[in-house]
Amino acid sequence: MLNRVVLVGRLTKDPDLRYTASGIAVANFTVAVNRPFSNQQGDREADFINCVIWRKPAENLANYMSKGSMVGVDGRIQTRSFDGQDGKRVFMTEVVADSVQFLESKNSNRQASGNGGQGSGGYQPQNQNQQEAPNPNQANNPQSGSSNDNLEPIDISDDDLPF
Amino acid sequence: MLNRVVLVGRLTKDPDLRYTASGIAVANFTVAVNRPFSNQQGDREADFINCVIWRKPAENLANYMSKGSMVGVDGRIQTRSFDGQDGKRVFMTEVVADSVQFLESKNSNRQASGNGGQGSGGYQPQNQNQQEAPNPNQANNPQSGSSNDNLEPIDISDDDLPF
Amino acid sequence: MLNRVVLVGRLTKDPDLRYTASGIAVANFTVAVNRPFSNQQGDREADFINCVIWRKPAENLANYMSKGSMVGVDGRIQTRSFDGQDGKRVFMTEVVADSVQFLESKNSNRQASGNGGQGSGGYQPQNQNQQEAPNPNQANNPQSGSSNDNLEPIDISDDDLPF
Amino acid sequence: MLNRVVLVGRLTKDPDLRYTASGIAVANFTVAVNRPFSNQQGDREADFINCVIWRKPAENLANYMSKGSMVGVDGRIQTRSFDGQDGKRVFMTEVVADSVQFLESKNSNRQASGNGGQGSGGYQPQNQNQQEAPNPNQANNPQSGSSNDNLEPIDISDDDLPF
DNA sequence: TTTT
DNA sequence: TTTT
Repeated sequence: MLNRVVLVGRLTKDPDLRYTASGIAVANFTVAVNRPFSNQQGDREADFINCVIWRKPAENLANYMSKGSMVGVDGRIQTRSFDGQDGKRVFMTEVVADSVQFLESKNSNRQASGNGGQGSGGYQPQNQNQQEAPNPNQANNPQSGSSNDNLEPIDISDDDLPF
Repeated sequence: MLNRVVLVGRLTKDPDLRYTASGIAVANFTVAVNRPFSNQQGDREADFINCVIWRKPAENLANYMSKGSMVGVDGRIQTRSFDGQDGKRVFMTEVVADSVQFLESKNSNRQASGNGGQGSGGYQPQNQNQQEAPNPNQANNPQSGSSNDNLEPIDISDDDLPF
Repeated sequence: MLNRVVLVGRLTKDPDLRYTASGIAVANFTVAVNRPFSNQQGDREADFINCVIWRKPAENLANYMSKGSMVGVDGRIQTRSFDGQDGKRVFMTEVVADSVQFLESKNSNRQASGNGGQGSGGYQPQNQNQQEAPNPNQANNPQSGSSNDNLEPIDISDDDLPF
Repeated sequence: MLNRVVLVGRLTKDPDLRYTASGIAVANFTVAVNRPFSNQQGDREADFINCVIWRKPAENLANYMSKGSMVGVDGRIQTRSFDGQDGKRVFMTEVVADSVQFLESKNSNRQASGNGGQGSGGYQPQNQNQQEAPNPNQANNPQSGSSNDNLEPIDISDDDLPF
């Protein structure tokens, strides 16, 4: 038995971060992955894949990524069913992410403004903003994106960030 | 953009082979993949993942595999939506398989009957039964399983079998 | 950054289980994966992929699988280099397995002997032999294979088996 | 039998494009993938994974990506051996890529210079530079990178680009 | 109900 | 022989 999924695509909207009654963070998000071929009408379609991630990486996702962000997802397919509001059984399929990789912030290139001397080849770890530890009880931090505009990809696996 | 899925699990029922109006074969099947952990009640759950495969491999799947067969699937996640019979939009997620690998026939071990001298180490290609070319217009060949009882796995990628 | 590998193939020899100075189990093994196509001479080649697995799953692998066993591997590619015995730097690439799935014992079908009434459709968990807890200080248990002849696959992920 | 690899990482140097005697393009490249954890010394290591890609995508890779570019790779592991110059057999493992996805050009952000009105939300297909059809007999086009600075990722699967 |  |  083996169940492995890898995706690279863009968030269709900001991640939806919530907490269970017992205080565990869980974020739902949808990744749009453009198909590598065109349909008969000649245009490119996309698949919109529902994903969920738990605990620390869920908070990191909500704090650092937003609608349009390009992400890499490593996880597995999960199916479950529940009773819909109309009394009918609803079946759903989603990807449970083990880790999400930040490949490009929504606004990279857009906000870049002549920072000439910067690309001097030196490598600057981009974790200074990890100082301002995100409040786990606060859902989405709207201005967080602006503090790391894809200078370096961030891996938000569970053990990765120091908060 | 990247979208890759690999599954190993068992068919929950016989593959459902059909043909489009233009004569293209398409098979739908569901793979049950046991989760590698137990839930709070201490029992193992499974994910039931809908899959679809096209053309030659679809026919091969229907001819060689059946309910309970263990398969490997290599493909991608696809989402689509259509109008349900109750007028509501139905969203569905399925795996489009590029190839399906036959890992174990439903009845392996069950039908095996003391073929003692056989395991002599020699490797015998198990494709002799590909001679009896399956009829593509015939859906499921119930006794097909008995002609290849998992002595060697069969790969049913598109270019693989000579029919 | 993403690095994911999934393999299904056969062990080319018995797993090589060792222990580090600090007592951590590590098993090396090679998986032969037949290519899904033929070369110009018309014959099927295989890739021989070196793998390594650590801790409990390493012991499980050594205890339950042997030359010829079909396995599923989920892991990542790792490269490293060291000084060869001739003083030259040796570069090597191997797969570090997170989990290995037992898909078929070496001798399934071979040893099966008329257990006619068995295939009654019922699902019997095949973990009774996990009682006889393998001795971690003992490397390869040659007769272990005979106690589980692929009636059901065994997943040997870390948290999976109760020993 | 299943053999699937997915990588996201950076090119350690410009792709090395060559042509076989029969005129088939083949590019070799190495992808550095940072490990998602630190070693005992507390620093992050990387795996340097040798890859090869054939035909059109090989030319696209050489024309659009260079040292430092972030790429996504979908492929399989291949092993082969040959006689080294010292007469000893050399074994090598590499990833044969089916497709490579351009996730970030080497110089994105660096060269971005206040193009204020541009990020106006409109989607501009970034294939205008595909007009200047690359010469297949010319290896690396050093200034090609500057014509597509990661405004949009480019997929360089075989059937993807119109040249 | 979708991203770019 | 390595990227950022």
